[in-house]
Amino acid sequence: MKRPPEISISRLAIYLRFLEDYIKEKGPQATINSRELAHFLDINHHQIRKDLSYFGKFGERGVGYRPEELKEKINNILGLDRGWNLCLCGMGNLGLALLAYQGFRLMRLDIVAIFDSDKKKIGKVFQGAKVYSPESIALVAKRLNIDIAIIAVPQSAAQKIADKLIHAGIRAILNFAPVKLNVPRNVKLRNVDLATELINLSYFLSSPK
Amino acid sequence: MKRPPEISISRLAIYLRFLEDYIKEKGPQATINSRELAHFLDINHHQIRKDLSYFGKFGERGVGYRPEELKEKINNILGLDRGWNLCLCGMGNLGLALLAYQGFRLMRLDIVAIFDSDKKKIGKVFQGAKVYSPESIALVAKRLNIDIAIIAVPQSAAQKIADKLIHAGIRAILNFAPVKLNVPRNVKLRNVDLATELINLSYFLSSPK
DNA sequence: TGATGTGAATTTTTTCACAGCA
DNA sequence: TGCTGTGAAAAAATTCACATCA
Repeated sequence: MKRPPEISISRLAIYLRFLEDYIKEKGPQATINSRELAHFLDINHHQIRKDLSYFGKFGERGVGYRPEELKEKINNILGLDRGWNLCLCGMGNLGLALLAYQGFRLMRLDIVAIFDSDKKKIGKVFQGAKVYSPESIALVAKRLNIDIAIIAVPQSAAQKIADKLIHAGIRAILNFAPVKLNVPRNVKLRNVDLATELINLSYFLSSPK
Repeated sequence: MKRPPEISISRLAIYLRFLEDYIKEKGPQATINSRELAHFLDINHHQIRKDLSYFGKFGERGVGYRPEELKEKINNILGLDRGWNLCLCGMGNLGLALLAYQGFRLMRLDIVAIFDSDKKKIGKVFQGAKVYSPESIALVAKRLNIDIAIIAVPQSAAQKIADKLIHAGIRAILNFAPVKLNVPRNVKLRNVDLATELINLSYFLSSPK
């Protein structure tokens, strides 16, 4: 069994979300097969089975998958059965949007601390998370067992914050700042780049069909 | 010359951003070659040349690229030399964050209208964009020549808004709602899924190294 | 029979190697 | 000589075809 490509992981997350909705609608008894799942998600059905096959056997031949069981299995594969502690760096509008998004809580992704350099915000509590000065990242990260950091600060501050996070021992970072961050090999960095997404659309609209 | 893969377009956007910073720092005279560019961006240098080669010849053998010229060319390829009119659907915190992000303006991506069903917001103006009722999408989209729509509404409202946008003739959509939208083939849809990104990190942290 | 799971085939993307030009 | 641009090779991802099993 080969190592799954990273994009398979993203698709597992998609399957998981679908299964949750599906169970809510149809109950946990109904079975679902890869063709139906593929149809709903507009994905090739071979791909779904291939993605799952990297991790084991979850279906029943001639029948399909039991959604509740498959959901649990994917949850486990993705590491969502245990919870993770997150910190949010930068509490502007984007930070507020992330804090407000309840979907994270459901997956046991808890924002437990906020770092912001604005003195007026430090000490306040938003959605159950207290705001600390960026200087205290190392201290707070250790005390609160922070696993994952979200960078939502302006571009000019992003690398400095990243360095602090890495120094504090955080090994997974989601970066929203539009800049290429330098991180060591053992730190996992994912970037969400809103401008790049829009530029893709711009290209689509202007390129000849 | 073959069709470029979609991911090349995303990388062009990255090159563009880097060139802008580079020109600011070094001035438009200094040349840059693919190896340096690759080094800064942590990308293979063959890939950079290959990405560019899909669109033509932009460098000088033995020398490299003139950043100002390359920037203009990429701008043109990506369709950013003409501007685009955007609308924002849903004005919560995420919407506010998008409105506040000045990077879009620099690329001539202008949010010219906002659609929100909250009656208290309708009629108000944020960052130069007026808030309209979702019912008036068709009308406003035509009047303001809207090219691209951003969906930042709750999951439950996303498909309905998408249908309205498509009906209004909009052919490019950036979707932030955590749901798979159904759109016709001729509409370009890109999704930004924050939960999926975090789940990738969760997988990384929990998978054996 | 019907749907999974998977090795093989195909397609796509990345990387390489070098011809070609300043 | 030095670096681009590109066909070819290699690697990776997707799709296919089918053996397998309930």
